[in-house]
Amino acid sequence: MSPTSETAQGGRRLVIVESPAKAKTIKGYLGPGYVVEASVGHIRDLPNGAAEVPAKYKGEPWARLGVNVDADFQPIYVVNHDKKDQVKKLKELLAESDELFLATDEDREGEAIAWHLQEVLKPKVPVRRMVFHEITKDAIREAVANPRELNKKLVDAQETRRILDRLYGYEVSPVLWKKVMPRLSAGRVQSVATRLVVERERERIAFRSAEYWDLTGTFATGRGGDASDPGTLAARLTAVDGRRVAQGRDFGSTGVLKDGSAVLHLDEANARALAAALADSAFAVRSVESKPYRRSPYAPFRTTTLQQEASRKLGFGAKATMQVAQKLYENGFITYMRTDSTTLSETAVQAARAQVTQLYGADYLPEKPRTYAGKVKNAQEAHEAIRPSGDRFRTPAETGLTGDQFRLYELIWKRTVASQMKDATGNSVTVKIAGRASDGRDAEFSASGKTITFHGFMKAYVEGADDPNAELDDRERRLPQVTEGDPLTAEEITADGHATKPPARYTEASLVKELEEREIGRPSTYASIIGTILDRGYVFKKGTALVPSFLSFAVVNLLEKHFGRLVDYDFTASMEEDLDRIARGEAQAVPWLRRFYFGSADGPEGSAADAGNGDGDHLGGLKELVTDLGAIDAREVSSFPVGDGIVLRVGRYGPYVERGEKDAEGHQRADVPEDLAPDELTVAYAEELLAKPSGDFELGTDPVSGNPVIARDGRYGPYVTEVLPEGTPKTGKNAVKPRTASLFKTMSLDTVTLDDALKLMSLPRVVGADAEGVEITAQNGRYGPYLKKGTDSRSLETEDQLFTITLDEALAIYAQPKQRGRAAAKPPLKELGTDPVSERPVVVKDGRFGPYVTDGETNATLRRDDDVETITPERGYELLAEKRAKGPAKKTAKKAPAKKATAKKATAKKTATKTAAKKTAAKKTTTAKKTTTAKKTTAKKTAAKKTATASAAAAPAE
DNA sequence: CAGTGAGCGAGCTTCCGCTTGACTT
Repeated sequence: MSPTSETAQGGRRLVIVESPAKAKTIKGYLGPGYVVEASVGHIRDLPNGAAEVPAKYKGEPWARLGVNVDADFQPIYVVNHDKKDQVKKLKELLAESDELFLATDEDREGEAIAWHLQEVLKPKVPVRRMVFHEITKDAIREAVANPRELNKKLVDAQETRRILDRLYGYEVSPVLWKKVMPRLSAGRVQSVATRLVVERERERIAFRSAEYWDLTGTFATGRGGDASDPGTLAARLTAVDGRRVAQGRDFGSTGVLKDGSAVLHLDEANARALAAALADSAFAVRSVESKPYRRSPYAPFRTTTLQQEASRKLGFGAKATMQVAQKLYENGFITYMRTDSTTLSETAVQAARAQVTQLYGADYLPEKPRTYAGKVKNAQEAHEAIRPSGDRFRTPAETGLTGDQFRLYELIWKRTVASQMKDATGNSVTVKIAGRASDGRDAEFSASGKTITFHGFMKAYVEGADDPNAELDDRERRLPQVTEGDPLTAEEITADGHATKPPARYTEASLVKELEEREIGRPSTYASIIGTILDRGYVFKKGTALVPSFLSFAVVNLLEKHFGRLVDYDFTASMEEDLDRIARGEAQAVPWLRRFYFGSADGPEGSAADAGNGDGDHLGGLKELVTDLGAIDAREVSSFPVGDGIVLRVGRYGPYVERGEKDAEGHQRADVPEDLAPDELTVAYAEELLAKPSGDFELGTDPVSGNPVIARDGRYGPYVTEVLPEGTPKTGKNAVKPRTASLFKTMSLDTVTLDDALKLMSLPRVVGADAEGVEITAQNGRYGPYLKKGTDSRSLETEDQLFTITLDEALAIYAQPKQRGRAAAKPPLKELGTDPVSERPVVVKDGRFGPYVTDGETNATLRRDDDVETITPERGYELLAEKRAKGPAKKTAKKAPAKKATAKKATAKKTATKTAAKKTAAKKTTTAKKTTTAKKTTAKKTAAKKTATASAAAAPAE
């Protein structure tokens, strides 16, 4: 009975899949009576931030997490903003349907999407879960005919994974904001990825190169060379008097031989002496060893292997590869590109085999189809391998594709066809050559060759290599035909020096490969993981290499020391095991999460639920780790000794080197370029940096004083200053302070001129005196340009006025009553009527932190979604009500960690007592200051920092 | 990381996975 005939009697059925492209294909297989639509991925998720949290949960202590950690980790789900329209559409379609088929992918995430669909759509018609692993007419029809029930346990496993990731990310990231730098992030995947890159760099830093020498001999057989017999062979010295000559692999990372007694380490002098002693020696073939060579084709592509090969052969980054593949998928050229499976469907195998016969002949076709066992440990196998679509593969020429799409399709096509071809076979030969040196020593040389007698799959496809010096699989090396005892003459014997090399840095492709091997991340996220660690400034690219920043050293250092378990390389693998147990019903989600978050007094280790470091019996939960931060010494975590008393520190404004204590005699400090690779920071380089503080823009010499004038970026933004001659007293009663002045907002460090600087430094300008003879000056300050008369100061409107304002104008300003601050001087942006609670007029004002509503008593900043133009009075009252509700709750909730004395002096008495002197008090003042000066638009900073703020982004274009 | 002057409101950052357009350059 075909589905079509069923529907003739039934009614309309709605089938929901994940991808629109898939929906289109399936529609054709199911025919009329079936409506196929896509969910377009997940439709619901935990709220992203405060703005997305539903009103009724706002104010709850756990609202920022989106998970009620106090009530069995109950998650709050909201429909994703960009999925609202799609959900509406699905609801409408469901209203006209008699049956619902949830046909999302058959893996953990797919099952969860199906469940969320059911929760959101609330179907009143029968619901079926249907699954299929290949998109063919038969497979789809069979899936429709054999639906199953939703697997709630699998959904539980997904939800647990989601909650763990949220708790990890949203609890640990703020630790980094406090201890290292704002806006940083930590997460189960990105932090381990970053750690891998950092560890590799540490190995490179610790690496000590070893020098070793050997000999290369060119030996002639005496026969003439031709294509099949080269006549000469190049062989390397492998042993002297039976003792093997040391090669690179014999040395450890410290430059010392791993086993000094077993091998002979030749230095230059030894090697040259031996070469000389062999100059007139007679040589003969000592042995010839021939072994059959066999190589099997590579498995069809999955996401990671496609990314690796596209990188090696086409030079694509992971992201570019996925974008091109997406296009190919959408246009029906290839199967789904986010997969961890190397399995080909039966039709695909047949298509590949047909093409092998057609293009290469039956000789190249193995008797039986090849199958590839899943090499990926945690593969969910919801999809096929990546291959050309259809039951007959189009050759690249037939596709009509061009450019990158053509090249990627060709790669996929070749790999798929090759995967169904015969092994390549041939011979590998090792020839050993011996000679006696004039000093009596026996020298043995060795050469190896490879001949391929049957190319098999190599006709179609050979994999690339990461190392440009590595030989490709199909590379042949022919040796002359020799047999044991054949005499040879040495045409040339040269001594060659070599040095061992540090381990190579990761590339995008090799990092992704490493992550996959460690079961970290998923096919849909590999490319974006790289994007995340690049965006955060944890790594940067140097060519194709991923170089960790000093920032990432600080972050990884902190995580390793205080959250060791969370950045353990086995954490995810362990989590996956636990999740599998939950999916099988052998474990429960809530106790597992409880152990992860709240910890447990004892219990077996090894579960990902153990967030603590696992030292001793006590396993602290994540909450405990992020609550008491007193043990985390921010300074220590971001300090790295360079040597010679120099320390590298990662500060809020980037890395710098420092020698000595601040304010002490001989203290030195200098910025480190943001793109300096950590393994290039030597003591000598640090000295160089300290000798000449970087970041200075030399503008010229003040013609009056003769002092050099420089521009630099300071704590409060860009400024100009003069360099006083050596020996000028800086302290004491004869101290001379250099003239300094902040740049105007319209200026920037890379464009400011000497004239600008001199003009700026001429401030304050005496405008004149008032009737009583009190002097009025014009100057630039923290809050912008202003006039000063004794202790009475008035703001000016423009910076230009500093130079242009006349005495009369100044007196006119002073004639007016003093404004109570800038904010009060400004009229409200909007009036919103009377607040129903306080019964006071509500207005919108513009403040230091942007627009806010106030009733004169309570103030509330407008949220991201609010707009001054469109805000309604009701919204204004709501914001105020929220603020009132929230205010007191915060004041009593937390205990006072009493971090530093600065917390007291920095804030007004009112806040100091009322907000319980939170540890953020000290920080708050610095961030506030930073905000006012965040408008710095130096070329250096804007170029280096990816996280450009709105104000930084407003830098004048060049 | 310079060192000037007043008055005064914080809120947000962040995770991993599943999917595409909708945006601008």
